Formats: sequence, C-alpha cells, structure tokens
Amino acid sequence: MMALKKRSVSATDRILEALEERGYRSTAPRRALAAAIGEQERHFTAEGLRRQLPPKLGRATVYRTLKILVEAEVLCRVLLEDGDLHYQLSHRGHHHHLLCVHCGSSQDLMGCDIEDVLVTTSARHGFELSGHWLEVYGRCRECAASGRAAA
Amino acid sequence: MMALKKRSVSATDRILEALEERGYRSTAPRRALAAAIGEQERHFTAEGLRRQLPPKLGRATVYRTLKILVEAEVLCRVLLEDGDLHYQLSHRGHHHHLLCVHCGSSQDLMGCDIEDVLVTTSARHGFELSGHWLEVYGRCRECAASGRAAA
DNA sequence: CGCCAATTGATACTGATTATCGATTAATCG
DNA sequence: CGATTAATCGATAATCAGTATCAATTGGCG
Repeated sequence: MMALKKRSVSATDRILEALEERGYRSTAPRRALAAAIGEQERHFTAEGLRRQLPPKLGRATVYRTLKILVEAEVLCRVLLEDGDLHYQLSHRGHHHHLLCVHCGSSQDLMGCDIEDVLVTTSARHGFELSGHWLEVYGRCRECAASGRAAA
Repeated sequence: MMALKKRSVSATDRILEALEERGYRSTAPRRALAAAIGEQERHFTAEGLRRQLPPKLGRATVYRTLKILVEAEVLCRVLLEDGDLHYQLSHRGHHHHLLCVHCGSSQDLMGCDIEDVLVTTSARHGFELSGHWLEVYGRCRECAASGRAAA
C-alpha cells in the first residue's frame, strides 16, 4: 500500500463522483468547491471555506453545495464544543467523532459499542430508538502527551 | 397549568430559589420569566418563550436569564434533530435526553453506562476524554405504541 | 427615604444561513 | 456543431438567533 496520505481516490474525486451519481451537473463552481474541500486538513466552516475560494463564487453556492454533500453522506456535520457547526469528510455510514479541543483534529469512531448500550438503555425506558447525535471532546494522543510534558 | 404532576416545589420556585442562592436580585422580569418557564410542558426555545411574555420584556433579558439558569443547572440545553437549540428544566448533574421525535416529550437518562463505554472506547484511541454531547432521538413508549396501532 | 450597583430594555449590531430572481451555462438533441 | 432548456449561479436582500451598548430604572441596603 501507499503512504497514508496518498489515496487511490482523492477526496475531491469522491465528492465529484457523489455529485454525478446523484445527477447533479458538473460545474466550475462545484469543481472549485470540491477541490477546496479536498484540501482541508481539518473540519471547516462554510464561511471559512468560502474565504478560501474566489470571491466571485457566491455564498449561496457554497451553502447549497455543502447541503447536497451532507445529504450524499460525503460530508458530515460536526458540532464543536462552543456550538460552532463545522463540516468534514465523512466515512459512509454511522460514526462519531473524537474531537481534540486542543489541536482541532478529529478521529472517527466506528463500530464501537455505544450503539448497543444506547439501544438497551433506551429499551429499558420503553423508548424506540431512531437516531442519536454524539460528539466527544477531549485531547488526542499527541496533545495529551505534550500537555503532560508542558504542564 | 401543571396538572400532570404535583410537585412539592414548583419549577417556578426552583428557578427563583436558584437565582437567589446565587445572589441574583429578584426582579419583576425574572419572576415573569420563571413563571413562564414553569408553565412549559416541553422543551422550548428562547424566542418561543419570549413570545409568551409581554413584549415589554426585552430580548436581552430573556437570553441573559436563560444563560444564568443554564449555568445554575436549573435548565439544560437540548439539541433537536433539526439542529434547533431548545431549553428544558433539568435535573442537576450530568444526564442525557431521550427525545421523542413524535410528541416532543423528553425523558432524562441518568446513571447509565454510556459514560463508561465512552471512556474505554476513547482510551483505546489514546484519547483523553474531557466532555461529550449526546442526544437520543426516537419514540417514547406512548408514541411507539400508538404508532404500531395506527400503522 | 435615599444611595448605588445590578438590572433592564430599546436599539443596533453581528455572523450564519436562506430566499429571490435575472443572468449564465451544462447537458441534450437535431 | 448550434439551439434549447432546465439546472445552476451569484449579487443582493432578507431572516434569524444571539450579543453588545448604554442610558434609564430599580431592588436591596442602611
């Protein structure tokens, strides 16, 4: 396999494919958006993304495209601890995020036991689970280590 | 108004007490707010609450008071599935909500095993947990039952 | 009472997101 | 290829939740 950062299919391409699959037209603004999103190292905001794009590209286009991409499950929304709504590339399927409040990185959390616990706990209350939202905040391995060293 | 459950201490009183405990003055706007909150049957929004109060009562006062009450742990914030931020009376201490997407009711979930699972799962990723946000959506016992009957 | 800091509320502002709508353009078809 | 047409765009205005300002008011104190 290649180095971690190399991807057989770039994020940009995944985005463009998702749009095509769903019958959306391939337009210059969307390609620009896709490229910009592909360059993001971290979760980002709609406005932050817009600032990295030519001013010509309208605000409405950014928001419209982001909404489409969330629906297509290419992006997911991330709620930061301060209430800010960010976006980031998503694995397909349900997952959660471990958000580092220090460096802003995020790890995905998949196939964990949280869903099971939720189901049983809800059932005890006669509650029929249909969905949930979970964000986990803390420090990633690196930041936790440097924090201990520094402190 | 509060027909469903008798309470030894009304919600309104709990709110006023919380304010007093913390050294806040007892003012007419705050008493009006407390009374209005006490009447809420479900989680509510800041603006919704304001609409139920005399227009004279300024927007800033509503938001200021809500913020105080959240800090005092008398109220807690609830994130709805559509992203709307609501408030509701809170039990003290950390807990989560089972939000019925059908009737809008909510049950508190306390002392469950979710925290433990989060800690161990995070630890497996070298992640130092500092906090989390969890909302659970589904149907409460009553709505689930009627849903099955209707369907 | 009468003081004074806490509080209020009218107003303006912010920042994010949505709505509008005429102009532009991608995809299709002859 | 063009012409057609619906999708898309983007400038602009509107909306919406929440915050900041600040002069006027008021609760709690002696």
